[in-house]
Amino acid sequence: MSWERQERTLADIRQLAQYSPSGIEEKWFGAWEAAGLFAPDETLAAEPFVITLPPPNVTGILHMGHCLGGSIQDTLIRWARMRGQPTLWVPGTDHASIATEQVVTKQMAAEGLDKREAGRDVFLERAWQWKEKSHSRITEQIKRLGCSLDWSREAFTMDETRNRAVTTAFRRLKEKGLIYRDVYLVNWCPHDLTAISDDEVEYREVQGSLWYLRYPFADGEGHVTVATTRPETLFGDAAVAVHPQDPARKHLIGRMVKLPLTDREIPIIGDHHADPEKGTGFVKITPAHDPNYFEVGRRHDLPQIICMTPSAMMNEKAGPFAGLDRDACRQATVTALEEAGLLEKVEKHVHQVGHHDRCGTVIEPYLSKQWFLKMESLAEPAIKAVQEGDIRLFPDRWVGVYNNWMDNIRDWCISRQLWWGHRIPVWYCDGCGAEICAGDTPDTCPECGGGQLTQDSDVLDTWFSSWLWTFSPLGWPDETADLKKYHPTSVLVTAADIIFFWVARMVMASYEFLGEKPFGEVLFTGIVRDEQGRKMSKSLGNSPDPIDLMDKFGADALRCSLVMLTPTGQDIFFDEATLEVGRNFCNKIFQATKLVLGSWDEAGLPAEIETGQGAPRTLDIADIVADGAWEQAPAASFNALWQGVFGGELPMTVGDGDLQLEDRWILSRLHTMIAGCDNNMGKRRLNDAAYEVFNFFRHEFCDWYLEAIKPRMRDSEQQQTVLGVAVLILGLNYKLLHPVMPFITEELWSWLPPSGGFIMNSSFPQFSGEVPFTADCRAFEEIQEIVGVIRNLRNELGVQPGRRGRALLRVPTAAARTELARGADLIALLAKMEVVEVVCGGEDPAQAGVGVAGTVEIFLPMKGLVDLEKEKARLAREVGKIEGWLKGCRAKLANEKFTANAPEHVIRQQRDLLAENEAKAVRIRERIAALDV
RNA sequence: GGGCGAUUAGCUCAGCUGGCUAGAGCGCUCGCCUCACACGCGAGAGGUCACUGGUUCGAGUCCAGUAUCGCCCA
Repeated sequence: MSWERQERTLADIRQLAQYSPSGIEEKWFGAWEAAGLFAPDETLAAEPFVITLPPPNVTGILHMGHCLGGSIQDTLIRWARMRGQPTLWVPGTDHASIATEQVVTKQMAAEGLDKREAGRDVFLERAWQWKEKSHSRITEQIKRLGCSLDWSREAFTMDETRNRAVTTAFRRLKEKGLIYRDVYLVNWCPHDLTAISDDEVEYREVQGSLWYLRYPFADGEGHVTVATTRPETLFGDAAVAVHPQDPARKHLIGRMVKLPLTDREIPIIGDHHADPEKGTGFVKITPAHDPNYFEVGRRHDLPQIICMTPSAMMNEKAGPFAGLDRDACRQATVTALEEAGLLEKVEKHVHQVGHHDRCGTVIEPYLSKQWFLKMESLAEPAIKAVQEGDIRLFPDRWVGVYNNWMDNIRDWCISRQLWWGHRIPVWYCDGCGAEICAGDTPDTCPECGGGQLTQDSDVLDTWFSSWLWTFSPLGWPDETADLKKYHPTSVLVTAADIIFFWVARMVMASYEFLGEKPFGEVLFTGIVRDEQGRKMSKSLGNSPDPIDLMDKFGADALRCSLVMLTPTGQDIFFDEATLEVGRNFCNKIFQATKLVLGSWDEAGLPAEIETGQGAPRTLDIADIVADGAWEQAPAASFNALWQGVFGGELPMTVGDGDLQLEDRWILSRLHTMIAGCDNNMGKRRLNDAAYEVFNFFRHEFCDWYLEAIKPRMRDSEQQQTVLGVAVLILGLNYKLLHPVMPFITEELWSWLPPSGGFIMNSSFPQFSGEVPFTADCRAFEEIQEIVGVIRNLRNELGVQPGRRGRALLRVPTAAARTELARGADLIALLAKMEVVEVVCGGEDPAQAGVGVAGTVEIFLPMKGLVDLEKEKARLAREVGKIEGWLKGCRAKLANEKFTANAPEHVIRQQRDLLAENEAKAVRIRERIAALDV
């Protein structure tokens, strides 16, 4: 570790004007790594908490989506680690077949090399080189975010173990008869010359045309008219269909028509696919070029006429148009038909057209031989797991989407006509044609003994390796110790757009190969969009570089803003300005620390305190301080909590009477906040959990508590107690914030005199007991309200900030006077008054600004400064507002049905509010009357 | 065509099991460089919770429908 604590003193912190993350983040990441904190602590008995990182494309770069997912996963992982669980987060990357192949092909083209001419071996060599080169870039970027991944277990979808996993999975499924090879109509990308899965097809609305074509009868006069969006596929037509019950047209079934521009004749058939209401009621049937017509063709045993080449050029079936590409052929066909008088009309037509989501090419449904995986039996346990709650989805609305897909599952086309990927482990015997599925290249054909074997040239869909991703990174198919200990994993965090590609298939794979679930829960994050709501993408160039953002704002700020501002599972509109929230919060935490530790130093308290064995790994405050103990023995409770948090002895003496109202209030609020934070973490509402701490720290601890204790921090009698409380609260807040903001909390933790060891593997505060000091809480809230009224009065009346003056508080009883008198100095301090006097009864001061807080009447005597008329108007407005509310409240309470049906506490609350506001209204009216005199 | 989601302050969004006199951040207005912080502090303005019905003592919250936007599936 490069950093040594002795090199600095507490006074140094006061030299720093602002928090600056540069240097600090690298320092701590290195220190954690050197201390081996990323690996699971196998000495812990608790249940392991495991995540496998959704593997980013090894040749890609970090984008905002990775940052969001990474921040959420690391938050969960660090939270679990601090709760004392052995924690494993396995990193890895994905080979991304098509994306990488496209990039490498382009790179080669730039050098004048053609992929096919160079050949498979040369291409693969280039691809591996490129993979090696870009691998470190993406992994370095992930580290920069502070993710606590165990890099010693890093996996790659195409490394030796993962390769074996894929081959094993394929062979097992093949042996079970679930993998088959068939000629089928697949989504074909004429640009990349490969089949792609349904999920990779992106439907876009396209302005096209509907052409009405005349097909003359073969045996006489007349014609039928078919409407089509793709006239060029005419050369693949095998029939014309009408609906078998179509009264106007069914009599034509069985007749033949002449296919224009060719010498072929095709039959009119009856099939329910033809809709009498749509188009002309006649449909041309192209079994080899459309999935629907493929089905029709199968039903009627029609020939499958392929009229295009794999790159979507017309072939010899197109006669004179052979050699044209499909678009040129469309124009040529239409022109030729028009000339022949066979084009009836053309209509504008908007329709959905499938495009390849990677390259944007229009998909050509294409008849080819592919490998398929039967999915129906795999889906069964996957459906059950989610239905029975073994796997929970957050937010749970995705359950419906998941079930819908599973219920209508279709076989998965797993072959791709690419080179970069896992080559299908099937060989064909050149001698006897036998098909051999094997783990390694077989020497001879088991059927005929022949030695000439050729491997299938296709590779597997990338998802065929990533669907094994919860267990393949743990060493499957070997029965490793990791696999036994860490599978099933705990959580999967991913964006919902790959629920079918990946999540659903992972569930199926895990049940199929391991007989158990892959993870206990799935947390769907939103998708990061730009200010205009567009998905961030490389082609749009609308994605900021996260590294630039981290340079500018710090990794903590990025993480904090993303986690805090991301509603669970909702898409987020990313705007750089939101990162300022995180950066500003970092600085706020730093500034508060600077104030407290600066005072600690001035008070002459020790800069370092022995922590002994260090703090325990769990920190449930309810176990440390029993319910009611705070009130009975505040000093002992405080000591116990200090030891629970820091592990060492309290370096000062705090007596039972030393905790003042504001101390008791902040401790009370602290308990409430800790309970809320941990509760929200458990519910996977990370944003709410982060907000709890954020609000507490900023608005209660900084705005009220630190302001309230400033004089006591300089008072030699009291400074030790308040600094003890402040440091304790800082320490607890760092712990609570550590999962979200690991670097700054580790840094500031190291500054705290009593902290030993890393915060990263310390304990996470939990609290489930009875919140202490609730009565003090109410008393302090009363003070807050009075301070608020005075501040408001000062502002409304335009009192100069420097002008302190006197405030008079009038209460109804002597008891209340005694009670409030104790808070007078605090009120004076916080409301910036010279003196605050509490009286019971007496005359209204002449010429004063007046206000009311509960039963307390507040006067700011301001000779000559108050405009009586304006003041009266202001009070009248205020009383008007209250009256309006009172009316509604009285009506509610007068309603017998309300009092009969509403729960007791609601009625009581309404009654209390009514009494309170009635009294307030009375007092304000009295003040108005007093001003009239 | 089927399904899902969204619609709350100028903007981005919270609001979980109905009890709310509807919140936050940013932006805006006013006042402050108050010995931690201008990446700050204090005070404000700003909303018929998309619309129409219904259930209920009570609806931003539940139900039905309508509209607009977005996503997914076919």
